[in-house]
Amino acid sequence: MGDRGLLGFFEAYLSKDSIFADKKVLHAGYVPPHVLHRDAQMQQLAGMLAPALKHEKPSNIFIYGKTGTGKTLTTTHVTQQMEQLAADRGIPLRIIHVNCKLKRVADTEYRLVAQVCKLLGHEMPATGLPTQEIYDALQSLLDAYSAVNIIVLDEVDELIGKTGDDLLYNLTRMNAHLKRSQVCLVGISNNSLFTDTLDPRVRSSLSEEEIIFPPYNAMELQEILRHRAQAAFASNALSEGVVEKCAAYAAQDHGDARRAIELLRVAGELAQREGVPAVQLHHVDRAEETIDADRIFKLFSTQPEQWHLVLHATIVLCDKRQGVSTGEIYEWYHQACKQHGQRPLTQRRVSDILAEMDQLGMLATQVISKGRYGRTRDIAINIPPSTLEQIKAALAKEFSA
DNA sequence: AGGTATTCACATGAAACTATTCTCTGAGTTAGG
DNA sequence: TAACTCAGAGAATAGTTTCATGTGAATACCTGT
Repeated sequence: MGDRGLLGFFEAYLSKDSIFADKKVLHAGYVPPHVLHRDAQMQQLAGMLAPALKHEKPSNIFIYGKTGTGKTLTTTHVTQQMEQLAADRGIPLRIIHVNCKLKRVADTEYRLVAQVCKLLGHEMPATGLPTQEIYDALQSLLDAYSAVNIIVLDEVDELIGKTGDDLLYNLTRMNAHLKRSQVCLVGISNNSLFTDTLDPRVRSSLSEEEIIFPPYNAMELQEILRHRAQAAFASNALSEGVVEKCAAYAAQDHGDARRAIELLRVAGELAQREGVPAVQLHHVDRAEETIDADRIFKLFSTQPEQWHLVLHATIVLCDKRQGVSTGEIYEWYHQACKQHGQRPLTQRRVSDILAEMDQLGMLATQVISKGRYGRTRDIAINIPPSTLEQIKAALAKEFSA
Protein backbone atom coordinates (compact mmCIF):
# COMPACT_ATOMS: atom_id res chain seq x y z
CA MET A 1 0.00 0.00 0.00
CA GLY A 2 1.54 3.33 -1.04
CA ASP A 3 1.13 6.53 0.97
CA ARG A 4 -1.90 7.46 -1.09
CA GLY A 5 -3.47 4.06 -0.50
CA LEU A 6 -2.71 4.16 3.19
CA LEU A 7 -4.30 7.54 3.51
CA GLY A 8 -7.34 6.26 1.66
CA PHE A 9 -7.56 3.32 4.02
CA PHE A 10 -7.51 5.54 7.10
CA GLU A 11 -10.05 7.90 5.58
CA ALA A 12 -12.37 5.02 4.75
CA TYR A 13 -11.85 3.70 8.27
CA LEU A 14 -12.79 7.04 9.80
CA SER A 15 -15.87 7.51 7.64
CA LYS A 16 -17.23 4.07 8.46
CA ASP A 17 -19.62 3.78 11.39
CA SER A 18 -18.01 1.95 14.26
CA ILE A 19 -19.57 -1.18 15.65
CA PHE A 20 -18.55 -0.01 19.09
CA ALA A 21 -20.18 2.86 20.94
CA ASP A 22 -17.89 2.64 23.97
CA LYS A 23 -15.38 -0.15 23.82
CA LYS A 24 -13.77 0.39 27.22
CA VAL A 25 -16.89 -1.12 28.81
CA LEU A 26 -15.64 -4.47 27.54
CA HIS A 27 -12.14 -4.17 28.94
CA ALA A 28 -10.98 -5.99 32.05
CA GLY A 29 -10.85 -3.60 34.96
CA TYR A 30 -13.92 -1.62 33.96
CA VAL A 31 -16.22 -1.14 36.94
CA PRO A 32 -19.85 -0.75 35.82
CA PRO A 33 -22.18 1.54 37.79
CA HIS A 34 -24.31 -1.45 38.77
CA VAL A 35 -23.00 -4.87 39.68
CA LEU A 36 -25.47 -7.55 38.70
CA HIS A 37 -26.28 -10.78 40.53
CA ARG A 38 -23.92 -10.13 43.41
CA ASP A 39 -26.34 -8.41 45.80
CA ALA A 40 -25.94 -10.97 48.57
CA GLN A 41 -22.14 -10.84 48.45
CA MET A 42 -22.15 -7.04 48.28
CA GLN A 43 -24.41 -6.84 51.33
CA GLN A 44 -22.22 -9.29 53.18
CA LEU A 45 -19.02 -7.47 52.36
CA ALA A 46 -20.51 -4.05 53.09
CA GLY A 47 -21.75 -5.31 56.43
CA MET A 48 -18.34 -6.66 57.34
CA LEU A 49 -16.44 -3.54 56.28
CA ALA A 50 -18.91 -0.96 57.63
CA PRO A 51 -17.28 -0.66 61.08
CA ALA A 52 -14.35 1.02 59.32
CA LEU A 53 -16.57 4.04 58.77
CA LYS A 54 -16.90 4.39 62.54
CA HIS A 55 -13.16 4.10 63.00
CA GLU A 56 -13.39 0.53 64.23
CA LYS A 57 -11.27 -2.21 62.74
CA PRO A 58 -13.35 -4.64 60.67
CA SER A 59 -12.54 -8.35 60.86
CA ASN A 60 -10.09 -9.63 58.28
CA ILE A 61 -11.99 -11.11 55.37
CA PHE A 62 -11.20 -13.92 53.00
CA ILE A 63 -13.07 -14.03 49.71
CA TYR A 64 -12.96 -16.90 47.30
CA GLY A 65 -14.56 -18.04 44.08
CA LYS A 66 -13.44 -19.15 40.62
CA THR A 67 -12.10 -16.74 38.00
CA GLY A 68 -14.67 -14.39 36.52
CA THR A 69 -17.18 -14.71 39.36
CA GLY A 70 -17.05 -11.01 40.19
CA LYS A 71 -14.86 -11.05 43.30
CA THR A 72 -12.64 -8.18 42.33
CA LEU A 73 -15.45 -6.22 40.75
CA THR A 74 -17.68 -6.52 43.81
CA THR A 75 -14.87 -5.64 46.19
CA THR A 76 -13.85 -2.65 44.11
CA HIS A 77 -17.43 -1.50 43.88
CA VAL A 78 -18.04 -1.74 47.62
CA THR A 79 -14.76 -0.12 48.61
CA GLN A 80 -15.19 2.68 46.07
CA GLN A 81 -18.57 3.51 47.59
CA MET A 82 -17.07 3.50 51.04
CA GLU A 83 -14.22 5.73 49.94
CA GLN A 84 -16.65 8.15 48.38
CA LEU A 85 -18.76 8.31 51.53
CA ALA A 86 -15.69 8.65 53.72
CA ALA A 87 -14.41 11.51 51.57
CA ASP A 88 -17.77 13.29 51.70
CA ARG A 89 -18.04 12.98 55.47
CA GLY A 90 -14.40 13.50 56.27
CA ILE A 91 -14.01 10.00 57.72
CA PRO A 92 -10.38 8.84 57.87
CA LEU A 93 -10.39 5.71 55.73
CA ARG A 94 -7.84 4.43 53.26
CA ILE A 95 -8.35 1.62 50.78
CA ILE A 96 -5.30 0.00 49.22
CA HIS A 97 -5.95 -2.50 46.46
CA VAL A 98 -3.00 -4.57 45.29
CA ASN A 99 -2.98 -7.34 42.73
CA CYS A 100 -0.46 -9.89 43.99
CA LYS A 101 -0.08 -11.41 40.55
CA LEU A 102 1.38 -8.33 38.87
CA LYS A 103 4.82 -9.34 37.65
CA ARG A 104 7.63 -7.23 39.02
CA VAL A 105 5.18 -5.06 40.93
CA ALA A 106 3.75 -7.09 43.77
CA ASP A 107 4.72 -10.71 43.19
CA THR A 108 7.12 -11.10 46.12
CA GLU A 109 6.86 -10.24 49.79
CA TYR A 110 9.25 -7.33 49.45
CA ARG A 111 7.59 -5.95 46.32
CA LEU A 112 4.11 -6.21 47.73
CA VAL A 113 4.98 -4.25 50.85
CA ALA A 114 6.87 -1.74 48.69
CA GLN A 115 3.81 -1.43 46.46
CA VAL A 116 1.55 -0.79 49.45
CA CYS A 117 3.99 1.93 50.58
CA LYS A 118 3.87 3.41 47.09
CA LEU A 119 0.06 3.48 47.10
CA LEU A 120 0.26 5.24 50.45
CA GLY A 121 2.32 7.90 48.73
CA HIS A 122 5.87 6.87 49.49
CA GLU A 123 8.02 5.36 46.75
CA MET A 124 10.40 2.63 47.94
CA PRO A 125 13.43 1.34 46.04
CA ALA A 126 12.80 -1.77 43.96
CA THR A 127 15.57 -3.68 45.69
CA GLY A 128 18.59 -3.13 47.87
CA LEU A 129 16.92 -2.75 51.25
CA PRO A 130 16.40 -5.40 53.90
CA THR A 131 12.78 -6.59 54.04
CA GLN A 132 12.45 -5.50 57.66
CA GLU A 133 13.25 -1.97 56.59
CA ILE A 134 10.27 -1.72 54.26
CA TYR A 135 8.02 -3.19 56.94
CA ASP A 136 9.26 -0.42 59.23
CA ALA A 137 8.59 2.12 56.50
CA LEU A 138 5.10 0.73 55.99
CA GLN A 139 4.42 0.87 59.69
CA SER A 140 5.41 4.50 59.99
CA LEU A 141 3.44 5.39 56.86
CA LEU A 142 0.34 3.75 58.28
CA ASP A 143 0.81 5.34 61.67
CA ALA A 144 1.45 8.78 60.25
CA TYR A 145 -2.27 9.19 59.87
CA SER A 146 -4.98 8.07 62.28
CA ALA A 147 -7.22 5.97 60.05
CA VAL A 148 -8.55 2.53 59.29
CA ASN A 149 -6.63 1.03 56.37
CA ILE A 150 -8.27 -1.66 54.31
CA ILE A 151 -5.65 -3.58 52.34
CA VAL A 152 -7.16 -5.70 49.58
CA LEU A 153 -4.80 -8.47 48.42
CA ASP A 154 -6.18 -9.66 45.12
CA GLU A 155 -5.10 -13.13 43.94
CA VAL A 156 -3.25 -13.57 47.20
CA ASP A 157 -2.93 -17.33 46.67
CA GLU A 158 -0.52 -16.72 43.77
CA LEU A 159 1.87 -14.81 45.99
CA ILE A 160 1.67 -17.03 49.04
CA GLY A 161 2.09 -20.16 46.94
CA LYS A 162 5.35 -18.71 45.66
CA THR A 163 6.83 -17.01 48.69
CA GLY A 164 5.25 -18.60 51.78
CA ASP A 165 2.96 -17.10 54.36
CA ASP A 166 5.42 -14.80 56.16
CA LEU A 167 3.81 -11.83 54.48
CA LEU A 168 0.37 -12.62 55.85
CA TYR A 169 1.82 -13.38 59.25
CA ASN A 170 3.61 -10.05 59.37
CA LEU A 171 0.65 -8.07 58.05
CA THR A 172 -1.83 -9.64 60.43
CA ARG A 173 0.49 -8.89 63.33
CA MET A 174 1.04 -5.32 62.24
CA ASN A 175 -1.93 -4.00 64.27
CA ALA A 176 -0.10 -4.88 67.47
CA HIS A 177 2.61 -2.36 66.58
CA LEU A 178 0.39 0.43 65.29
CA LYS A 179 -0.50 3.18 67.71
CA ARG A 180 -2.86 5.45 65.79
CA SER A 181 -4.14 3.49 62.81
CA GLN A 182 -5.49 0.03 62.14
CA VAL A 183 -5.17 -2.45 59.31
CA CYS A 184 -7.86 -4.73 57.95
CA LEU A 185 -6.92 -7.35 55.37
CA VAL A 186 -9.17 -8.55 52.59
CA GLY A 187 -7.70 -11.56 50.80
CA ILE A 188 -9.13 -12.61 47.45
CA SER A 189 -8.35 -16.03 46.02
CA ASN A 190 -9.40 -18.29 43.17
CA ASN A 191 -8.52 -21.33 45.16
CA SER A 192 -10.86 -22.34 47.96
CA LEU A 193 -8.32 -24.76 49.38
CA PHE A 194 -5.73 -22.03 49.66
CA THR A 195 -6.19 -21.40 53.39
CA ASP A 196 -5.49 -25.07 54.15
CA THR A 197 -1.88 -24.51 53.20
CA LEU A 198 -1.43 -21.65 55.65
CA ASP A 199 0.07 -21.70 59.10
CA PRO A 200 -2.87 -22.22 61.51
CA ARG A 201 -2.25 -18.87 63.24
CA VAL A 202 -2.31 -17.02 59.94
CA ARG A 203 -5.34 -18.94 58.76
CA SER A 204 -7.47 -18.15 61.76
CA SER A 205 -6.59 -14.48 61.67
CA LEU A 206 -6.94 -14.02 57.90
CA SER A 207 -10.25 -15.75 57.55
CA GLU A 208 -12.11 -14.30 60.51
CA GLU A 209 -14.89 -13.83 57.99
CA GLU A 210 -15.39 -15.57 54.65
CA ILE A 211 -17.42 -14.83 51.56
CA ILE A 212 -17.93 -17.32 48.77
CA PHE A 213 -18.65 -16.27 45.18
CA PRO A 214 -20.48 -19.03 43.27
CA PRO A 215 -20.13 -19.16 39.47
CA TYR A 216 -22.73 -17.33 37.39
CA ASN A 217 -25.24 -19.51 35.58
CA ALA A 218 -26.01 -19.09 31.87
CA MET A 219 -29.01 -16.82 32.47
CA GLU A 220 -27.06 -14.53 34.79
CA LEU A 221 -24.21 -14.38 32.32
CA GLN A 222 -26.63 -13.45 29.57
CA GLU A 223 -28.02 -10.59 31.58
CA ILE A 224 -24.57 -9.31 32.51
CA LEU A 225 -23.49 -9.50 28.88
CA ARG A 226 -26.61 -7.77 27.66
CA HIS A 227 -26.00 -4.87 30.01
CA ARG A 228 -22.40 -4.51 28.90
CA ALA A 229 -23.31 -4.97 25.24
CA GLN A 230 -25.90 -2.24 25.45
CA ALA A 231 -23.27 0.24 26.60
CA ALA A 232 -20.46 -1.05 24.44
CA PHE A 233 -21.99 -1.57 21.01
CA ALA A 234 -23.78 0.75 18.64
CA SER A 235 -27.46 -0.03 18.20
CA ASN A 236 -28.15 -3.00 15.90
CA ALA A 237 -24.47 -3.94 15.90
CA LEU A 238 -25.18 -7.35 17.43
CA SER A 239 -27.06 -10.03 15.52
CA GLU A 240 -29.61 -12.29 17.14
CA GLY A 241 -28.10 -14.91 19.43
CA VAL A 242 -24.59 -13.43 19.76
CA VAL A 243 -24.95 -12.58 23.43
CA GLU A 244 -26.52 -15.98 24.12
CA LYS A 245 -23.69 -17.75 22.38
CA CYS A 246 -20.99 -15.88 24.30
CA ALA A 247 -22.82 -16.66 27.53
CA ALA A 248 -23.11 -20.31 26.59
CA TYR A 249 -19.39 -20.61 25.82
CA ALA A 250 -18.50 -19.00 29.14
CA ALA A 251 -21.05 -21.03 31.09
CA GLN A 252 -19.29 -24.17 29.87
CA ASP A 253 -16.15 -22.62 31.27
CA HIS A 254 -17.47 -22.63 34.88
CA GLY A 255 -19.45 -19.40 34.49
CA ASP A 256 -16.53 -17.12 33.84
CA ALA A 257 -17.97 -13.67 33.13
CA ARG A 258 -14.59 -12.19 32.30
CA ARG A 259 -14.20 -14.70 29.51
CA ALA A 260 -17.70 -14.04 28.22
CA ILE A 261 -17.00 -10.31 28.01
CA GLU A 262 -13.64 -10.88 26.33
CA LEU A 263 -15.34 -13.15 23.81
CA LEU A 264 -17.84 -10.46 23.01
CA ARG A 265 -15.14 -7.84 22.60
CA VAL A 266 -12.95 -9.97 20.32
CA ALA A 267 -15.99 -10.98 18.24
CA GLY A 268 -16.75 -7.28 17.87
CA GLU A 269 -13.18 -6.52 16.82
CA LEU A 270 -13.25 -9.28 14.21
CA ALA A 271 -16.50 -7.99 12.76
CA GLN A 272 -15.18 -4.45 12.69
CA ARG A 273 -12.00 -5.49 10.92
CA GLU A 274 -14.12 -7.25 8.32
CA GLY A 275 -16.06 -4.06 7.82
CA VAL A 276 -19.46 -5.66 8.35
CA PRO A 277 -22.13 -3.65 10.17
CA ALA A 278 -22.97 -6.24 12.82
CA VAL A 279 -21.36 -9.05 14.83
CA GLN A 280 -22.53 -12.45 13.57
CA LEU A 281 -22.56 -15.83 15.29
CA HIS A 282 -19.55 -17.05 13.33
CA HIS A 283 -17.52 -14.14 14.72
CA VAL A 284 -18.04 -15.59 18.18
CA ASP A 285 -16.69 -18.98 17.07
CA ARG A 286 -13.69 -17.34 15.52
CA ALA A 287 -13.18 -15.17 18.59
CA GLU A 288 -13.05 -18.30 20.70
CA GLU A 289 -10.27 -19.71 18.50
CA THR A 290 -8.41 -16.41 18.22
CA ILE A 291 -8.30 -15.89 21.98
CA ASP A 292 -6.77 -19.29 22.56
CA ALA A 293 -4.32 -19.03 19.69
CA ASP A 294 -3.21 -15.54 20.68
CA ARG A 295 -2.73 -16.55 24.26
CA ILE A 296 -0.58 -19.53 23.36
CA PHE A 297 1.55 -17.73 20.78
CA LYS A 298 2.08 -14.78 23.11
CA LEU A 299 3.17 -17.18 25.84
CA PHE A 300 5.53 -18.88 23.45
CA SER A 301 7.15 -15.70 22.20
CA THR A 302 7.94 -14.38 25.66
CA GLN A 303 9.92 -17.47 26.64
CA PRO A 304 13.73 -17.78 26.50
CA GLU A 305 15.75 -19.72 23.94
CA GLN A 306 16.30 -22.82 26.10
CA TRP A 307 12.57 -23.09 26.61
CA HIS A 308 12.08 -22.88 22.86
CA LEU A 309 14.58 -25.66 22.33
CA VAL A 310 12.72 -27.93 24.73
CA LEU A 311 9.46 -27.20 22.94
CA HIS A 312 11.21 -27.75 19.61
CA ALA A 313 12.37 -31.18 20.78
CA THR A 314 8.90 -32.04 21.99
CA ILE A 315 7.22 -31.00 18.74
CA VAL A 316 9.71 -32.86 16.56
CA LEU A 317 9.37 -36.07 18.56
CA CYS A 318 5.59 -35.84 18.89
CA ASP A 319 5.38 -35.38 15.11
CA LYS A 320 6.83 -38.87 14.70
CA ARG A 321 4.52 -40.47 17.25
CA GLN A 322 2.29 -39.52 20.19
CA GLY A 323 3.30 -40.25 23.74
CA VAL A 324 7.00 -39.46 24.10
CA SER A 325 8.84 -39.52 27.42
CA THR A 326 10.86 -36.93 29.32
CA GLY A 327 14.04 -38.94 28.73
CA GLU A 328 13.59 -38.98 24.94
CA ILE A 329 12.91 -35.28 24.85
CA TYR A 330 15.92 -34.57 27.03
CA GLU A 331 18.18 -36.61 24.80
CA TRP A 332 17.04 -34.82 21.64
CA TYR A 333 17.30 -31.47 23.40
CA HIS A 334 20.80 -32.29 24.62
CA GLN A 335 21.94 -33.03 21.06
CA ALA A 336 20.33 -29.87 19.78
CA CYS A 337 22.11 -27.82 22.42
CA LYS A 338 25.45 -29.23 21.29
CA GLN A 339 24.64 -28.41 17.67
CA HIS A 340 23.78 -24.83 18.53
CA GLY A 341 26.68 -24.39 20.89
CA GLN A 342 24.42 -23.97 23.92
CA ARG A 343 25.13 -25.25 27.39
CA PRO A 344 22.27 -27.68 28.09
CA LEU A 345 20.13 -27.36 31.20
CA THR A 346 19.95 -30.29 33.60
CA GLN A 347 17.24 -32.91 33.25
CA ARG A 348 15.74 -31.64 36.50
CA ARG A 349 15.17 -28.24 34.98
CA VAL A 350 13.84 -29.64 31.69
CA SER A 351 11.40 -31.74 33.68
CA ASP A 352 10.14 -28.53 35.30
CA ILE A 353 9.87 -26.80 31.93
CA LEU A 354 7.76 -29.67 30.62
CA ALA A 355 5.54 -29.45 33.70
CA GLU A 356 5.22 -25.71 33.07
CA MET A 357 4.16 -26.29 29.47
CA ASP A 358 1.57 -28.72 30.73
CA GLN A 359 0.26 -26.16 33.18
CA LEU A 360 0.01 -23.57 30.43
CA GLY A 361 -2.08 -25.98 28.40
CA MET A 362 0.44 -26.39 25.58
CA LEU A 363 1.11 -30.03 26.37
CA ALA A 364 -1.07 -32.84 27.61
CA THR A 365 1.07 -34.87 29.98
CA GLN A 366 0.42 -37.68 32.33
CA VAL A 367 2.79 -39.25 34.79
CA ILE A 368 2.72 -42.98 34.12
CA SER A 369 4.62 -45.91 35.48
CA LYS A 370 5.93 -48.42 32.98
CA GLY A 371 6.76 -50.93 35.62
CA ARG A 372 10.23 -52.31 35.24
CA TYR A 373 10.86 -49.64 32.63
CA GLY A 374 10.47 -46.82 35.10
CA ARG A 375 8.25 -43.88 35.67
CA THR A 376 7.97 -40.95 33.33
CA ARG A 377 5.67 -38.41 31.77
CA ASP A 378 3.66 -39.43 28.76
CA ILE A 379 3.74 -36.29 26.66
CA ALA A 380 1.57 -35.14 23.75
CA ILE A 381 1.22 -31.75 22.06
CA ASN A 382 -1.98 -29.90 22.92
CA ILE A 383 -1.78 -26.86 20.64
CA PRO A 384 -4.45 -26.09 18.01
CA PRO A 385 -3.15 -26.91 14.49
CA SER A 386 -3.02 -23.34 13.16
CA THR A 387 -1.11 -22.09 16.20
CA LEU A 388 1.17 -25.09 16.04
CA GLU A 389 2.08 -24.23 12.44
CA GLN A 390 2.82 -20.67 13.52
CA ILE A 391 5.05 -21.90 16.33
CA LYS A 392 6.81 -24.41 14.07
CA ALA A 393 7.59 -21.65 11.60
CA ALA A 394 8.99 -19.46 14.36
CA LEU A 395 11.11 -22.33 15.70
CA ALA A 396 12.39 -23.23 12.25
CA LYS A 397 13.50 -19.64 11.78
CA GLU A 398 15.10 -19.48 15.20
CA PHE A 399 17.02 -22.74 14.92
CA SER A 400 17.74 -22.97 11.21
CA ALA A 401 21.39 -23.57 10.26
C1' DA B 1 -0.29 -70.21 40.93
C1' DG B 2 0.30 -66.73 44.10
C1' DG B 3 2.99 -63.71 46.90
C1' DT B 4 6.95 -60.72 47.68
C1' DA B 5 11.06 -58.12 46.42
C1' DT B 6 13.53 -55.64 43.11
C1' DT B 7 14.19 -52.44 39.59
C1' DC B 8 13.94 -48.64 36.49
C1' DA B 9 13.45 -43.87 34.93
C1' DC B 10 12.08 -40.27 36.22
C1' DA B 11 8.95 -37.07 39.39
C1' DT B 12 9.20 -34.12 43.06
C1' DG B 13 11.06 -31.36 46.98
C1' DA B 14 14.43 -28.68 49.30
C1' DA B 15 18.54 -26.34 49.68
C1' DA B 16 22.36 -24.15 47.72
C1' DC B 17 24.51 -21.55 44.24
C1' DT B 18 25.16 -17.77 40.63
C1' DA B 19 24.39 -13.60 38.27
C1' DT B 20 22.06 -9.40 38.16
C1' DT B 21 20.20 -5.28 39.89
C1' DC B 22 19.74 -2.12 43.18
C1' DT B 23 20.80 0.89 47.69
C1' DC B 24 23.75 2.47 51.18
C1' DT B 25 28.05 3.94 53.07
C1' DG B 26 32.43 5.67 53.57
C1' DA B 27 36.88 6.92 51.57
C1' DG B 28 39.11 9.61 48.20
C1' DT B 29 39.09 13.52 45.01
C1' DT B 30 37.93 18.02 43.31
C1' DA B 31 36.46 22.72 43.13
C1' DG B 32 35.24 27.02 45.09
C1' DG B 33 35.54 30.35 48.81
C1' DT C 1 34.90 22.50 53.48
C1' DA C 2 31.10 21.07 50.78
C1' DA C 3 30.05 18.49 46.76
C1' DC C 4 30.95 14.84 43.92
C1' DT C 5 32.71 10.14 42.48
C1' DC C 6 33.42 5.52 43.01
C1' DA C 7 34.25 1.02 44.97
C1' DG C 8 32.68 -2.38 48.12
C1' DA C 9 29.22 -4.48 51.10
C1' DG C 10 24.75 -6.05 51.55
C1' DA C 11 20.13 -7.15 50.05
C1' DA C 12 16.28 -9.09 46.90
C1' DT C 13 15.40 -11.83 43.07
C1' DA C 14 15.33 -15.10 39.05
C1' DG C 15 17.02 -18.96 37.24
C1' DT C 16 19.32 -22.74 37.83
C1' DT C 17 22.03 -26.93 39.84
C1' DT C 18 22.80 -30.40 43.28
C1' DC C 19 21.31 -33.69 46.32
C1' DA C 20 17.86 -36.57 48.34
C1' DT C 21 13.80 -38.99 48.43
C1' DG C 22 9.46 -40.85 46.43
C1' DT C 23 6.67 -43.52 43.07
C1' DG C 24 4.27 -47.45 40.94
C1' DA C 25 3.79 -51.23 38.02
C1' DA C 26 6.45 -54.79 35.19
C1' DT C 27 9.47 -58.27 36.09
C1' DA C 28 12.31 -61.57 38.73
C1' DC C 29 12.47 -64.53 42.32
C1' DC C 30 10.71 -67.43 45.96
C1' DT C 31 7.38 -70.58 48.25
C1' DG C 32 3.98 -73.93 48.70
C1' DT C 33 0.93 -77.05 46.37
